[in-house]
Amino acid sequence: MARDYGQFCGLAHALDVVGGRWSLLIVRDLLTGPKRFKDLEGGLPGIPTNVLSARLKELEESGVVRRQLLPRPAKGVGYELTDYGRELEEPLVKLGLWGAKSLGPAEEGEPISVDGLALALRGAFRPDAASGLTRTYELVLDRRPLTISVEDGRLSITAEASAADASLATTPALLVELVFGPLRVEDAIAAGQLGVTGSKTEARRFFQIFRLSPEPAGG
Amino acid sequence: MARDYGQFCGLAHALDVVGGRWSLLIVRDLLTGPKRFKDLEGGLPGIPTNVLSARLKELEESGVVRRQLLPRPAKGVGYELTDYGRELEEPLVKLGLWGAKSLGPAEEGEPISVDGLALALRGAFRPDAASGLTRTYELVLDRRPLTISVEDGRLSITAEASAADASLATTPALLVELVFGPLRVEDAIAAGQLGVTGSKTEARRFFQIFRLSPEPAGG
DNA sequence: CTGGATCCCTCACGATACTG
DNA sequence: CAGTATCGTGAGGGATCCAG
Repeated sequence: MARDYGQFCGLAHALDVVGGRWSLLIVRDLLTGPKRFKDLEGGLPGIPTNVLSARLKELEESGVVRRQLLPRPAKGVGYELTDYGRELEEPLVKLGLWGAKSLGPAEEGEPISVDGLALALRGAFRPDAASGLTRTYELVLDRRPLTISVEDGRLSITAEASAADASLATTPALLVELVFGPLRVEDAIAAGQLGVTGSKTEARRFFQIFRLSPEPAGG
Repeated sequence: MARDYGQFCGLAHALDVVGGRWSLLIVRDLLTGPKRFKDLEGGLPGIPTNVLSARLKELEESGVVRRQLLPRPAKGVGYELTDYGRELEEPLVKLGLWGAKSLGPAEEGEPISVDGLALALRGAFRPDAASGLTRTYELVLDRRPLTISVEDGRLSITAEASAADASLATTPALLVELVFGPLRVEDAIAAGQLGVTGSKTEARRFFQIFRLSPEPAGG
């Protein structure tokens, strides 16, 4: 998307920067922390490598993404958001919530993005239910760990393993049902679809903190 | 943008719906009320008519835009946002604020979108400065009127003339300076760049209500 | 094996002319 | 006024190839 809109407007300029195809999904995936080229490619089924490469270059030039050599023991190249890039979190959460309202059930074989779920969790986060609370949860989705830290109403989600107050293991599809659908924690545990390490009370609390609020009006 | 991202994610689906080129700018322009094909074309310099036509059709099919015959005396076709489309306001305001942070000064000859300014005003709105206040302002930018209603912390902006508590007439460029830049109301009035009908006190209050807040952290 | 670059093909988009 | 028709271009899709 080399061609820009050529009008003086914050939104138009935002779209000049991150309006290109795949750009915002790249940012979405980087919101959970630095990633390699290959990780990004894996999280964006269908993206051509040349497009991913071009997007990363554009985003780097516009100060959204920073390219860096990974420290030991990883070794290689990593991409991470700049502070400015991280400020896209709020717009993306809002836009994701908007899109989720007209998002039907997952189709057969349609991949469920783990980073998309991380974004959705940010949208489903209820600061009031978490106020005064400090907890770290580990959420393992298809072997991919997310560390979810809640600190008195503030939230951070990163794609890494960690020692946590409770660890929940399930599939993306099940998590969708638990957070956005009618499935109850007890039933999922009983059915062996949700593995809990740590107290079941903490597991229950997790799904109180992360639950889609009812709409203020319609939806 | 017929091809969709093919992954289960609210954000990805939002981009499937409104991620096509020009789509979000069309929505932006419709946030100030129904518009005709020609009005949209005028507010989006450079958009090909076939693309505008195609986008409107897509947006209509996905329930974002509604096409309707205009009532007398206008006669013709009009486009307006559905309730679902109007829910894009918050994401767009956030995204516009993000883009505005890296938006330099307007270039020579670069058109300043009036609907973009309306979006920016929503972003610059300070509910705390407007709490308990009920006012209607008319803002005339290059002969194009905006009606800005503040009702105890709630805001609505439409592209229409109205009887207001105060009427401000200036240019888009000057408004940018007044709301986002250092230009002071008195100086603009004194220089004859800002025409005020009604009390100057109300004019001053307007620019207290609409002013870009300092960043919470960095920026 | 990671981290891309290169190639070709297609189609979405841009520009313009034209019609109901 | 409100679009449709036509046509050229270049960004994006897909596969392969290359360097460290």
